[in-house]
Amino acid sequence: MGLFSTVDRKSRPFSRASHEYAVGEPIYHAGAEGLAWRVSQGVVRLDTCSADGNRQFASLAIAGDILGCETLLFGSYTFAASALTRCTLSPWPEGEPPASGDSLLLSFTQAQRRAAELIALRGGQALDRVLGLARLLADRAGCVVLPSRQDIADITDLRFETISRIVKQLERSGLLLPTRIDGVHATRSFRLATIAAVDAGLAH
Amino acid sequence: MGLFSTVDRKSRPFSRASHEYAVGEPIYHAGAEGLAWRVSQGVVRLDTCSADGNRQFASLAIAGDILGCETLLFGSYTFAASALTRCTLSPWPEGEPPASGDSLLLSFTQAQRRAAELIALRGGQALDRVLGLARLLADRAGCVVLPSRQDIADITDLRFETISRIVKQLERSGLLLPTRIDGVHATRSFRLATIAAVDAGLAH
DNA sequence: CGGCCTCTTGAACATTCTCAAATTCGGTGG
DNA sequence: CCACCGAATTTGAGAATGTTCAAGAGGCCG
Repeated sequence: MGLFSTVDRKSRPFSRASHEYAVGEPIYHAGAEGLAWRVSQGVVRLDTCSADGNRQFASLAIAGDILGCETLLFGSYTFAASALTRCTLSPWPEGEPPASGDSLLLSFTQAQRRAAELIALRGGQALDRVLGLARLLADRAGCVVLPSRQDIADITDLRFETISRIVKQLERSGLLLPTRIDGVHATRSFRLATIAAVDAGLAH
Repeated sequence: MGLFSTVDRKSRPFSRASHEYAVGEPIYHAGAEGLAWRVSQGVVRLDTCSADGNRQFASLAIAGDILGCETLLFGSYTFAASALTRCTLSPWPEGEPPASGDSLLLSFTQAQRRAAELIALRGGQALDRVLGLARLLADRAGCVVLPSRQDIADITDLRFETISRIVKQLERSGLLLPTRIDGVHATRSFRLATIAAVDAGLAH
């Protein structure tokens, strides 16, 4: 599923420098040892790994979210992490021991809100789920690099064929404008139109 | 939707004693001020409240989980909380300021796992979702007090009619054994049979 | 250019939803 | 104790949404 760079990854999770991961690249496995991280850019997918090796989507971490902080308590990761888009992680907590528990508390409340958003992405009509995910991943300008159709399907609990149909439908309706972004797959980079812009387009 | 006791609830959230809530009773509203709590017994439902007053299921807190800890940072609750079953809450953190951030970190990782479980409850076949929720809520002996059909529907993103059909189907297949528990609705208290027990019953 | 993977599209099918109507449950008041 | 009421639950039949299986198109890399 993933692209592997030729760099030796094994030494990576123990360095204090920030790291970059390519699309689809595994970041760590469940049960492995390593640091906790903060997502600086991009989107990370977390999976629960059952005994028989099956992976099931568990959570999403986007810029600002904390990743794998359970290692600070248990010494190993609970979930498996992989890069849904190109992303960079930096070790957490930053610098010396945090002045207070407030930093942790802030991350906690942030994670709670993120979890509620993910719950919402698995409810309602298929179109709303995909649109919801696109909005969640869009930057302030509305630019989005979507994960693969299969990854979107795993997140929203739909099939990749359904995702494909709906992304195309959003394109045709003008809500998703195909926008070539740097070296990203043409089928995955978009700009989100505002509802107002779409209505104006239809009125024309 | 809820049953209200005659006790004045307004003074409650500011007392340091633990509190009990009846089925369906509101615990706090989004934006209100109050303490953080730990769930001692029962199940609490959290909802996001949109501007137009619509409530949408956001999360679940069961025995051991922390509730409303965002008040420690922001001074008010992010979500609305209500009791899905009879439940008791005790103020958190317990006693004096915690010795270390480890207590908070533990709650954090626990919340992460809970969130992953909730995500799983919104994927796959309807029957598996309902069964998954029943297993999540069951005690060690397999005794479960289910929330209302409508609440189960909100949690699993199904319709209450579907939930009703599936609970009946689980009853008929012998996976859910109607078991009268104290004063609980007869349609909501069950004992979960093990797969082995069900197979033995069918073989008979 | 060829191979491989992802994405797209179609048609039949399955599951779940919707709407409507009974029925049961629990509590209330006589 | 019994009749009654409102809320929750059950059940049915048809409709809608999403799935499945299959085939083809497109893009990326060596």
